[in-house]
Amino acid sequence: MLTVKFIQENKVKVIEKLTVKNFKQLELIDQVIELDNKRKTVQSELDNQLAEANNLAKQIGALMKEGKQTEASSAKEKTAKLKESTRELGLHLETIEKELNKILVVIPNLPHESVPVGKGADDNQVVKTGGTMPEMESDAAPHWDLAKKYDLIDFELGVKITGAGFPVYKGKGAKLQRALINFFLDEAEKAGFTEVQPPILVNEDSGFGTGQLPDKEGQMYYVGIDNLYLVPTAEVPVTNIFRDVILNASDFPVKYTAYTPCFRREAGSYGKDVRGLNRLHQFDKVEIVCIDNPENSYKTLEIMVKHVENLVSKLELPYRILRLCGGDMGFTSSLTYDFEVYSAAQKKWLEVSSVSNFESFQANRLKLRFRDADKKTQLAHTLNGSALALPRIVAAILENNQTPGGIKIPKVLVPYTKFEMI
RNA sequence: GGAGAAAUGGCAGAGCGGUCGAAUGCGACGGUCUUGAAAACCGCUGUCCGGGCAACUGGACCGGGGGUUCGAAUCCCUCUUUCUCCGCCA
Repeated sequence: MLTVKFIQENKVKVIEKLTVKNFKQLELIDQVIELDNKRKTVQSELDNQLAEANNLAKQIGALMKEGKQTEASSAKEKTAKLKESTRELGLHLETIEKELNKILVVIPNLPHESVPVGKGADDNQVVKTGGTMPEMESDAAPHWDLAKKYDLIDFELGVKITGAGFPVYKGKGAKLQRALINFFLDEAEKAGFTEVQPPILVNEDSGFGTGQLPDKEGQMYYVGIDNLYLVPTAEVPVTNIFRDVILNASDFPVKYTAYTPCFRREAGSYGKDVRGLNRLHQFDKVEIVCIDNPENSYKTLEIMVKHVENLVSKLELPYRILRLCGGDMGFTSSLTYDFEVYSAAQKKWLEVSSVSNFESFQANRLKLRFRDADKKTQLAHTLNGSALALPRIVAAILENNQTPGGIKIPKVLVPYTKFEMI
Protein backbone atom coordinates (compact mmCIF):
# COMPACT_ATOMS: atom_id res chain seq x y z
CA MET A 1 0.00 0.00 0.00
CA LEU A 2 0.96 3.60 -0.39
CA THR A 3 2.45 5.30 2.64
CA VAL A 4 0.37 7.98 4.32
CA LYS A 5 3.35 10.27 4.20
CA PHE A 6 3.56 9.96 0.44
CA ILE A 7 -0.14 10.66 0.06
CA GLN A 8 0.15 13.68 2.35
CA GLU A 9 3.02 15.11 0.34
CA ASN A 10 1.84 14.25 -3.17
CA LYS A 11 -1.91 14.53 -3.11
CA VAL A 12 -2.28 15.97 -6.61
CA LYS A 13 0.02 13.44 -8.19
CA VAL A 14 -1.65 10.56 -6.40
CA ILE A 15 -5.07 11.54 -7.69
CA GLU A 16 -3.76 12.05 -11.20
CA LYS A 17 -2.04 8.67 -11.25
CA LEU A 18 -4.95 6.80 -9.74
CA THR A 19 -7.07 8.16 -12.57
CA VAL A 20 -4.75 6.44 -15.04
CA LYS A 21 -5.57 3.21 -13.24
CA ASN A 22 -9.27 3.96 -13.57
CA PHE A 23 -9.63 4.16 -9.83
CA LYS A 24 -12.89 5.90 -9.08
CA GLN A 25 -13.06 6.47 -5.33
CA LEU A 26 -10.79 9.48 -5.31
CA GLU A 27 -12.55 10.92 -2.29
CA LEU A 28 -10.65 8.32 -0.27
CA ILE A 29 -7.49 10.39 -0.66
CA ASP A 30 -8.96 13.34 1.22
CA GLN A 31 -10.26 10.95 3.82
CA VAL A 32 -6.78 9.54 4.33
CA ILE A 33 -5.32 12.99 4.82
CA GLU A 34 -8.05 14.03 7.17
CA LEU A 35 -7.82 10.87 9.24
CA ASP A 36 -4.05 11.12 9.42
CA ASN A 37 -4.26 14.70 10.67
CA LYS A 38 -6.78 13.63 13.25
CA ARG A 39 -4.49 10.76 14.19
CA LYS A 40 -1.59 13.13 14.81
CA THR A 41 -3.66 15.42 17.01
CA VAL A 42 -5.02 12.60 19.12
CA GLN A 43 -1.66 10.93 19.38
CA SER A 44 0.20 13.99 20.57
CA GLU A 45 -2.49 14.62 23.17
CA LEU A 46 -2.16 11.02 24.28
CA ASP A 47 1.62 11.25 24.34
CA ASN A 48 1.47 14.34 26.51
CA GLN A 49 -0.82 12.70 29.00
CA LEU A 50 1.29 9.57 29.09
CA ALA A 51 4.35 11.70 29.72
CA GLU A 52 2.59 13.33 32.65
CA ALA A 53 1.49 9.97 34.02
CA ASN A 54 5.03 8.63 33.71
CA ASN A 55 6.31 11.62 35.61
CA LEU A 56 3.78 11.24 38.36
CA ALA A 57 4.54 7.57 38.74
CA LYS A 58 8.20 8.42 39.21
CA GLN A 59 7.35 11.08 41.79
CA ILE A 60 5.12 8.70 43.69
CA GLY A 61 7.92 6.23 43.86
CA ALA A 62 10.25 8.87 45.27
CA LEU A 63 7.66 10.11 47.79
CA MET A 64 6.97 6.60 49.05
CA LYS A 65 10.65 6.07 49.60
CA GLU A 66 10.79 9.24 51.70
CA GLY A 67 7.76 8.07 53.61
CA LYS A 68 5.56 10.97 52.52
CA GLN A 69 2.39 8.91 52.33
CA THR A 70 -0.17 11.74 52.17
CA GLU A 71 1.55 13.49 49.30
CA ALA A 72 1.90 10.22 47.50
CA SER A 73 -1.78 9.42 47.75
CA SER A 74 -2.82 12.85 46.48
CA ALA A 75 -0.59 12.27 43.46
CA LYS A 76 -2.24 8.92 43.02
CA GLU A 77 -5.59 10.59 42.64
CA LYS A 78 -4.26 12.65 39.75
CA THR A 79 -2.94 9.52 38.14
CA ALA A 80 -6.30 7.84 38.36
CA LYS A 81 -7.89 10.61 36.32
CA LEU A 82 -5.10 10.48 33.75
CA LYS A 83 -5.50 6.78 33.50
CA GLU A 84 -9.10 7.14 32.53
CA SER A 85 -8.48 9.77 29.90
CA THR A 86 -5.48 7.99 28.38
CA ARG A 87 -7.58 4.88 28.09
CA GLU A 88 -10.21 6.81 26.17
CA LEU A 89 -7.67 8.52 23.97
CA GLY A 90 -6.01 5.21 23.29
CA LEU A 91 -9.28 3.68 22.14
CA HIS A 92 -10.00 6.71 20.01
CA LEU A 93 -6.57 6.49 18.42
CA GLU A 94 -7.08 2.83 17.71
CA THR A 95 -10.39 3.52 15.99
CA ILE A 96 -8.83 6.18 13.80
CA GLU A 97 -5.91 3.97 12.87
CA LYS A 98 -8.18 1.10 11.97
CA GLU A 99 -10.32 3.33 9.82
CA LEU A 100 -7.26 4.78 8.14
CA ASN A 101 -5.89 1.35 7.45
CA LYS A 102 -9.14 0.11 6.03
CA ILE A 103 -8.97 2.85 3.43
CA LEU A 104 -5.25 2.54 2.67
CA VAL A 105 -5.65 -1.12 1.94
CA VAL A 106 -8.13 -0.56 -0.90
CA ILE A 107 -6.11 2.14 -2.68
CA PRO A 108 -4.17 0.56 -5.56
CA ASN A 109 -0.57 1.22 -6.44
CA LEU A 110 0.26 4.17 -8.66
CA PRO A 111 1.21 3.38 -12.25
CA HIS A 112 4.65 4.26 -13.61
CA GLU A 113 4.93 7.24 -16.00
CA SER A 114 5.25 4.93 -18.99
CA VAL A 115 1.92 3.22 -18.34
CA PRO A 116 -0.55 4.07 -21.09
CA VAL A 117 -4.05 5.26 -20.30
CA GLY A 118 -6.67 2.69 -21.16
CA LYS A 119 -9.66 0.70 -20.05
CA GLY A 120 -8.81 -2.90 -20.82
CA ALA A 121 -6.84 -5.44 -22.81
CA ASP A 122 -7.38 -3.62 -26.11
CA ASP A 123 -5.46 -0.60 -24.88
CA ASN A 124 -2.28 -2.46 -24.00
CA GLN A 125 0.80 -1.50 -26.01
CA VAL A 126 2.67 -4.10 -28.01
CA VAL A 127 6.30 -3.23 -27.31
CA LYS A 128 7.89 -6.12 -29.13
CA THR A 129 7.06 -9.10 -31.31
CA GLY A 130 9.43 -12.01 -31.81
CA GLY A 131 9.74 -15.53 -33.17
CA THR A 132 8.19 -16.81 -36.38
CA MET A 133 4.52 -17.51 -36.84
CA PRO A 134 3.95 -21.15 -37.79
CA GLU A 135 2.34 -22.03 -41.12
CA MET A 136 -0.62 -24.21 -40.27
CA GLU A 137 -3.06 -26.25 -42.24
CA SER A 138 -6.59 -24.98 -41.74
CA ASP A 139 -7.50 -28.22 -39.97
CA ALA A 140 -4.77 -27.87 -37.34
CA ALA A 141 -5.96 -29.45 -34.11
CA PRO A 142 -6.35 -27.52 -30.87
CA HIS A 143 -4.30 -28.81 -27.96
CA TRP A 144 -7.23 -30.47 -26.20
CA ASP A 145 -7.71 -32.74 -29.24
CA LEU A 146 -3.99 -33.41 -29.48
CA ALA A 147 -3.83 -34.16 -25.77
CA LYS A 148 -6.51 -36.78 -26.27
CA LYS A 149 -5.09 -38.20 -29.48
CA TYR A 150 -1.66 -38.79 -27.95
CA ASP A 151 -3.01 -39.53 -24.46
CA LEU A 152 -1.06 -36.72 -22.81
CA ILE A 153 -3.64 -35.03 -20.63
CA ASP A 154 -6.88 -36.44 -19.28
CA PHE A 155 -9.28 -33.67 -18.39
CA GLU A 156 -12.24 -35.96 -17.63
CA LEU A 157 -10.19 -38.01 -15.21
CA GLY A 158 -9.33 -34.82 -13.36
CA VAL A 159 -13.03 -34.05 -13.10
CA LYS A 160 -13.60 -37.44 -11.56
CA ILE A 161 -10.84 -37.07 -9.00
CA THR A 162 -11.28 -33.42 -8.13
CA GLY A 163 -13.32 -31.30 -10.53
CA ALA A 164 -13.04 -29.19 -13.66
CA GLY A 165 -9.72 -27.41 -14.05
CA PHE A 166 -7.61 -30.12 -12.42
CA PRO A 167 -6.17 -32.11 -15.31
CA VAL A 168 -4.24 -35.37 -15.06
CA TYR A 169 -1.02 -35.40 -17.09
CA LYS A 170 -0.02 -38.80 -18.38
CA GLY A 171 2.98 -40.47 -19.98
CA LYS A 172 4.84 -38.07 -22.25
CA GLY A 173 2.45 -35.34 -21.15
CA ALA A 174 3.64 -35.74 -17.58
CA LYS A 175 7.27 -35.90 -18.68
CA LEU A 176 6.85 -32.72 -20.67
CA GLN A 177 5.66 -30.96 -17.51
CA ARG A 178 8.68 -32.13 -15.58
CA ALA A 179 10.99 -31.17 -18.45
CA LEU A 180 9.63 -27.64 -18.61
CA ILE A 181 9.88 -27.11 -14.86
CA ASN A 182 13.48 -28.26 -14.80
CA PHE A 183 14.37 -26.27 -17.89
CA PHE A 184 12.93 -23.09 -16.39
CA LEU A 185 14.65 -23.61 -13.04
CA ASP A 186 17.99 -24.34 -14.69
CA GLU A 187 17.73 -21.22 -16.83
CA ALA A 188 16.88 -19.13 -13.77
CA GLU A 189 19.84 -20.54 -11.92
CA LYS A 190 22.11 -19.71 -14.84
CA ALA A 191 20.77 -16.17 -14.67
CA GLY A 192 21.79 -15.88 -11.03
CA PHE A 193 18.55 -16.70 -9.26
CA THR A 194 18.70 -18.75 -6.07
CA GLU A 195 16.27 -21.64 -6.09
CA VAL A 196 13.94 -22.06 -3.12
CA GLN A 197 11.19 -24.51 -2.33
CA PRO A 198 8.64 -22.68 -0.22
CA PRO A 199 5.47 -23.96 1.43
CA ILE A 200 2.43 -23.87 -0.81
CA LEU A 201 0.07 -23.05 2.02
CA VAL A 202 0.42 -19.59 3.50
CA ASN A 203 -1.06 -17.75 6.45
CA GLU A 204 -3.08 -14.60 6.50
CA ASP A 205 -0.11 -12.31 7.16
CA SER A 206 1.63 -13.57 4.03
CA GLY A 207 -1.50 -13.14 1.93
CA PHE A 208 -1.74 -9.60 3.17
CA GLY A 209 1.94 -8.88 2.65
CA THR A 210 1.90 -9.38 -1.11
CA GLY A 211 -1.54 -7.84 -1.53
CA GLN A 212 -3.78 -10.85 -2.22
CA LEU A 213 -5.64 -10.11 1.00
CA PRO A 214 -8.00 -8.54 1.66
CA ASP A 215 -8.50 -7.63 -1.97
CA LYS A 216 -8.70 -11.04 -3.63
CA GLU A 217 -9.88 -13.21 -0.81
CA GLY A 218 -12.34 -15.14 -2.98
CA GLN A 219 -9.74 -16.07 -5.57
CA MET A 220 -7.67 -18.20 -3.26
CA TYR A 221 -8.51 -21.65 -1.95
CA TYR A 222 -8.93 -21.40 1.77
CA VAL A 223 -8.31 -24.13 4.33
CA GLY A 224 -10.63 -22.93 7.05
CA ILE A 225 -9.80 -25.42 9.74
CA ASP A 226 -6.22 -24.14 9.88
CA ASN A 227 -6.81 -20.64 8.53
CA LEU A 228 -4.40 -21.11 5.63
CA TYR A 229 -4.52 -20.31 1.92
CA LEU A 230 -3.26 -22.34 -1.04
CA VAL A 231 -0.82 -20.17 -2.95
CA PRO A 232 -2.09 -18.61 -6.17
CA THR A 233 1.57 -18.06 -7.15
CA ALA A 234 5.01 -18.63 -5.64
CA GLU A 235 5.26 -14.85 -5.42
CA VAL A 236 3.40 -15.05 -2.12
CA PRO A 237 5.61 -17.40 -0.08
CA VAL A 238 8.85 -16.26 -1.72
CA THR A 239 8.32 -12.53 -1.29
CA ASN A 240 7.15 -13.11 2.27
CA ILE A 241 10.53 -14.58 3.11
CA PHE A 242 11.43 -10.92 3.45
CA ARG A 243 8.50 -9.77 5.52
CA ASP A 244 9.73 -7.73 8.52
CA VAL A 245 13.29 -7.79 7.25
CA ILE A 246 15.81 -4.96 7.06
CA LEU A 247 18.37 -5.66 4.35
CA ASN A 248 21.66 -3.95 3.68
CA ALA A 249 22.06 -2.06 0.42
CA SER A 250 24.90 -4.47 -0.35
CA ASP A 251 22.44 -7.40 -0.39
CA PHE A 252 20.89 -6.10 -3.60
CA PRO A 253 19.81 -7.37 -6.00
CA VAL A 254 18.08 -10.24 -4.21
CA LYS A 255 17.12 -12.80 -6.86
CA TYR A 256 15.05 -15.88 -6.02
CA THR A 257 13.30 -18.46 -8.11
CA ALA A 258 10.81 -21.14 -7.13
CA TYR A 259 8.66 -23.77 -8.71
CA THR A 260 5.26 -24.34 -7.13
CA PRO A 261 1.90 -25.56 -8.19
CA CYS A 262 -0.51 -22.62 -8.20
CA PHE A 263 -4.15 -22.70 -7.17
CA ARG A 264 -6.78 -20.29 -8.39
CA ARG A 265 -10.49 -20.44 -7.90
CA GLU A 266 -11.15 -18.13 -10.88
CA ALA A 267 -14.83 -17.99 -10.06
CA GLY A 268 -17.09 -17.02 -12.89
CA SER A 269 -15.05 -18.11 -15.91
CA TYR A 270 -16.68 -20.17 -18.64
CA GLY A 271 -16.78 -20.83 -22.37
CA LYS A 272 -14.03 -21.53 -24.86
CA ASP A 273 -11.58 -19.24 -23.11
CA VAL A 274 -11.31 -21.85 -20.40
CA ARG A 275 -11.21 -24.86 -22.68
CA GLY A 276 -8.35 -27.31 -22.27
CA LEU A 277 -5.28 -25.78 -20.67
CA ASN A 278 -6.33 -22.19 -21.19
CA ARG A 279 -7.47 -21.68 -17.65
CA LEU A 280 -7.05 -24.08 -14.76
CA HIS A 281 -7.64 -24.22 -11.03
CA GLN A 282 -4.31 -25.92 -10.51
CA PHE A 283 -1.28 -25.34 -12.67
CA ASP A 284 2.51 -25.32 -12.49
CA LYS A 285 4.67 -22.26 -12.62
CA VAL A 286 8.26 -21.22 -12.08
CA GLU A 287 8.41 -17.75 -10.61
CA ILE A 288 11.25 -15.26 -10.34
CA VAL A 289 11.28 -12.71 -7.52
CA CYS A 290 13.64 -9.77 -7.11
CA ILE A 291 14.15 -7.24 -4.38
CA ASP A 292 16.18 -4.20 -5.20
CA ASN A 293 17.17 -0.68 -4.39
CA PRO A 294 14.59 1.83 -5.68
CA GLU A 295 17.36 3.34 -7.78
CA ASN A 296 17.82 0.12 -9.72
CA SER A 297 14.43 -1.52 -9.76
CA TYR A 298 13.50 -0.53 -13.31
CA LYS A 299 16.80 -1.77 -14.62
CA THR A 300 16.10 -5.03 -12.84
CA LEU A 301 12.65 -5.16 -14.40
CA GLU A 302 14.26 -4.97 -17.84
CA ILE A 303 16.64 -7.78 -16.94
CA MET A 304 13.71 -9.93 -15.85
CA VAL A 305 11.85 -9.19 -19.08
CA LYS A 306 14.96 -10.20 -21.03
CA HIS A 307 15.16 -13.42 -19.07
CA VAL A 308 11.57 -14.34 -19.92
CA GLU A 309 12.07 -13.36 -23.53
CA ASN A 310 15.06 -15.64 -23.67
CA LEU A 311 12.90 -18.54 -22.44
CA VAL A 312 10.18 -18.17 -25.04
CA SER A 313 12.79 -17.69 -27.77
CA LYS A 314 14.58 -20.87 -26.78
CA LEU A 315 11.27 -22.70 -26.90
CA GLU A 316 10.91 -21.35 -30.45
CA LEU A 317 7.49 -19.89 -29.77
CA PRO A 318 6.17 -16.78 -31.50
CA TYR A 319 5.67 -14.16 -28.83
CA ARG A 320 4.85 -10.59 -28.15
CA ILE A 321 5.48 -8.35 -25.17
CA LEU A 322 2.79 -5.97 -23.99
CA ARG A 323 2.99 -3.01 -21.72
CA LEU A 324 -0.25 -3.12 -19.80
CA CYS A 325 -2.43 -0.04 -19.72
CA GLY A 326 -3.71 1.47 -16.49
CA GLY A 327 -7.04 -0.27 -16.67
CA ASP A 328 -5.63 -3.76 -17.25
CA MET A 329 -2.92 -3.70 -14.57
CA GLY A 330 -3.07 -5.44 -11.26
CA PHE A 331 -3.89 -3.74 -8.00
CA THR A 332 -0.36 -3.88 -6.63
CA SER A 333 1.71 -3.13 -9.73
CA SER A 334 3.44 0.02 -10.97
CA LEU A 335 4.46 -1.36 -14.32
CA THR A 336 3.62 -4.71 -15.86
CA TYR A 337 4.83 -6.42 -19.01
CA ASP A 338 2.80 -9.37 -20.20
CA PHE A 339 4.19 -12.06 -22.45
CA GLU A 340 1.90 -13.79 -24.89
CA VAL A 341 2.66 -16.72 -27.15
CA TYR A 342 0.73 -17.47 -30.30
CA SER A 343 -1.29 -20.61 -30.31
CA ALA A 344 -1.61 -21.63 -33.92
CA ALA A 345 -4.68 -23.84 -33.86
CA GLN A 346 -6.72 -21.63 -31.57
CA LYS A 347 -5.43 -18.70 -33.60
CA LYS A 348 -4.95 -16.49 -30.60
CA TRP A 349 -2.41 -15.04 -28.23
CA LEU A 350 -2.16 -16.69 -24.83
CA GLU A 351 -0.74 -14.93 -21.80
CA VAL A 352 2.13 -16.94 -20.37
CA SER A 353 3.96 -14.47 -18.18
CA SER A 354 3.47 -11.27 -16.31
CA VAL A 355 6.51 -9.35 -15.10
CA SER A 356 5.94 -6.47 -12.71
CA ASN A 357 7.61 -3.87 -10.60
CA PHE A 358 5.63 -3.16 -7.45
CA GLU A 359 7.98 -0.44 -6.30
CA SER A 360 7.44 -0.04 -2.54
CA PHE A 361 3.76 -0.99 -2.56
CA GLN A 362 4.30 -4.54 -1.32
CA ALA A 363 7.35 -3.56 0.69
CA ASN A 364 5.27 -1.17 2.75
CA ARG A 365 2.85 -3.94 3.63
CA LEU A 366 5.68 -6.37 4.23
CA LYS A 367 7.78 -3.90 6.21
CA LEU A 368 10.61 -4.85 3.90
CA ARG A 369 13.30 -2.21 4.24
CA PHE A 370 16.96 -1.67 3.71
CA ARG A 371 19.64 0.58 5.12
CA ASP A 372 20.73 3.16 2.60
CA ALA A 373 24.08 4.94 2.34
CA ASP A 374 23.13 7.25 5.22
CA LYS A 375 22.16 4.20 7.29
CA LYS A 376 18.56 5.31 7.22
CA THR A 377 15.97 2.64 6.66
CA GLN A 378 13.80 2.94 3.60
CA LEU A 379 11.39 0.71 1.76
CA ALA A 380 12.86 -1.61 -0.85
CA HIS A 381 11.31 -2.34 -4.23
CA THR A 382 9.86 -5.77 -5.01
CA LEU A 383 9.46 -7.32 -8.46
CA ASN A 384 8.33 -10.62 -9.80
CA GLY A 385 7.53 -12.47 -12.97
CA SER A 386 6.42 -15.82 -14.27
CA ALA A 387 9.28 -17.65 -15.88
CA LEU A 388 7.12 -19.38 -16.90
CA ALA A 389 3.60 -20.67 -16.34
CA LEU A 390 3.29 -24.09 -17.95
CA PRO A 391 -0.19 -24.78 -19.26
CA ARG A 392 -0.38 -22.30 -22.09
CA ILE A 393 3.22 -22.98 -23.03
CA VAL A 394 2.26 -26.62 -23.34
CA ALA A 395 -0.79 -25.65 -25.37
CA ALA A 396 1.34 -23.61 -27.77
CA ILE A 397 4.04 -26.27 -28.08
CA LEU A 398 1.47 -28.95 -28.88
CA GLU A 399 -0.44 -26.85 -31.37
CA ASN A 400 2.44 -25.11 -33.11
CA ASN A 401 4.64 -28.17 -33.41
CA GLN A 402 2.09 -30.67 -34.66
CA THR A 403 3.09 -32.57 -37.80
CA PRO A 404 1.58 -35.55 -39.55
CA GLY A 405 4.24 -37.64 -37.84
CA GLY A 406 3.57 -36.36 -34.34
CA ILE A 407 4.47 -33.41 -32.16
CA LYS A 408 8.00 -32.11 -32.30
CA ILE A 409 9.66 -31.25 -28.99
CA PRO A 410 11.70 -28.00 -29.01
CA LYS A 411 15.42 -28.75 -29.16
CA VAL A 412 16.23 -27.20 -25.79
CA LEU A 413 13.78 -29.54 -24.06
CA VAL A 414 15.03 -32.79 -25.57
CA PRO A 415 17.80 -33.24 -22.96
CA TYR A 416 15.04 -33.00 -20.37
CA THR A 417 12.32 -35.10 -22.04
CA LYS A 418 14.75 -37.62 -23.53
CA PHE A 419 12.43 -37.90 -26.52
CA GLU A 420 12.16 -35.76 -29.66
CA MET A 421 8.65 -36.52 -30.77
CA ILE A 422 5.33 -37.27 -29.24
C1' G B 1 -2.26 -36.09 20.29
C1' G B 2 -0.30 -36.15 25.97
C1' A B 3 3.40 -34.12 29.81
C1' G B 4 7.13 -30.51 31.05
C1' A B 5 10.48 -26.10 30.06
C1' A B 6 11.26 -21.66 27.56
C1' A B 7 10.54 -16.94 24.39
C1' U B 8 14.84 -10.29 26.07
C1' G B 9 18.64 -5.93 21.03
C1' G B 10 22.39 -8.76 14.68
C1' C B 11 23.91 -13.23 17.86
C1' A B 12 24.92 -15.21 22.87
C1' G B 13 23.14 -13.97 27.52
C1' A B 14 21.88 -11.08 32.54
C1' G B 15 17.86 -8.65 34.47
C1' C B 16 15.05 -7.83 43.93
C1' G B 17 7.73 -4.44 40.47
C1' G B 18 10.37 1.92 40.35
C1' U B 19 16.90 4.61 39.10
C1' C B 20 15.72 -0.62 32.47
C1' G B 21 15.55 0.72 26.01
C1' A B 22 17.53 -2.85 29.08
C1' A B 23 24.21 -5.37 32.28
C1' U B 24 28.02 -8.23 29.98
C1' G B 25 30.38 -10.76 25.88
C1' C B 26 30.67 -11.38 20.60
C1' G B 27 29.68 -9.23 16.00
C1' A B 28 29.06 -4.73 12.92
C1' C B 29 30.57 0.33 12.29
C1' G B 30 34.02 4.81 13.16
C1' G B 31 38.90 6.15 14.97
C1' U B 32 44.21 5.63 16.96
C1' C B 33 48.43 2.63 15.82
C1' U B 34 50.52 0.01 11.01
C1' U B 35 53.61 0.32 4.40
C1' G B 36 48.95 -2.80 4.53
C1' A B 37 46.38 -6.28 7.55
C1' A B 38 45.86 -8.63 12.29
C1' A B 39 46.23 -7.68 17.46
C1' A B 40 45.60 -3.88 21.09
C1' C B 41 43.22 0.53 22.69
C1' C B 42 39.21 4.41 22.33
C1' G B 43 34.35 5.49 20.66
C1' C B 44 29.68 4.19 18.72
C1' U B 45 25.85 0.66 17.70
C1' G B 46 17.50 -1.16 17.75
C1' U B 47 12.62 -0.12 15.39
C1' C B 48 8.22 2.77 14.81
C1' C B 49 5.04 7.33 15.59
C1' G B 50 5.09 12.76 16.89
C1' G B 51 7.67 17.97 17.61
C1' G B 52 12.10 20.73 15.86
C1' C B 53 16.26 23.58 10.25
C1' A B 54 19.25 21.15 13.70
C1' A B 55 21.44 19.73 18.27
C1' C B 56 17.80 17.52 20.62
C1' U B 57 13.17 16.03 22.51
C1' G B 58 7.93 13.40 23.90
C1' G B 59 5.58 8.56 23.26
C1' A B 60 5.37 3.19 22.14
C1' C B 61 7.84 -1.54 21.72
C1' C B 62 11.71 -7.17 25.95
C1' G B 63 6.95 -13.46 21.11
C1' G B 64 1.15 -11.57 20.23
C1' G B 65 -3.26 -10.01 22.97
C1' G B 66 -5.57 -8.87 27.67
C1' G B 67 -5.30 -7.94 33.12
C1' U B 68 -3.31 -6.44 38.24
C1' U B 69 -0.55 -1.85 39.99
C1' C B 70 0.46 5.08 41.10
C1' G B 71 4.40 2.23 38.29
C1' A B 72 5.37 -4.25 34.56
C1' A B 73 10.83 -7.08 30.70
C1' U B 74 9.78 -8.58 35.90
C1' C B 75 3.19 -10.66 38.77
C1' C B 76 -1.62 -13.02 36.60
C1' C B 77 -4.66 -14.90 32.29
C1' U B 78 -4.70 -16.31 27.23
C1' C B 79 -2.87 -17.35 22.34
C1' U B 80 1.35 -18.52 19.27
C1' U B 81 6.05 -20.52 18.60
C1' U B 82 10.46 -23.28 20.06
C1' C B 83 12.92 -27.14 22.93
C1' U B 84 12.80 -31.96 25.87
C1' C B 85 10.14 -36.59 26.91
C1' C B 86 6.03 -40.01 25.38
C1' G B 87 2.63 -41.63 21.48
C1' C B 88 1.56 -41.82 16.15
C1' C B 89 3.73 -41.52 11.35
C1' A B 90 5.79 -40.52 5.23
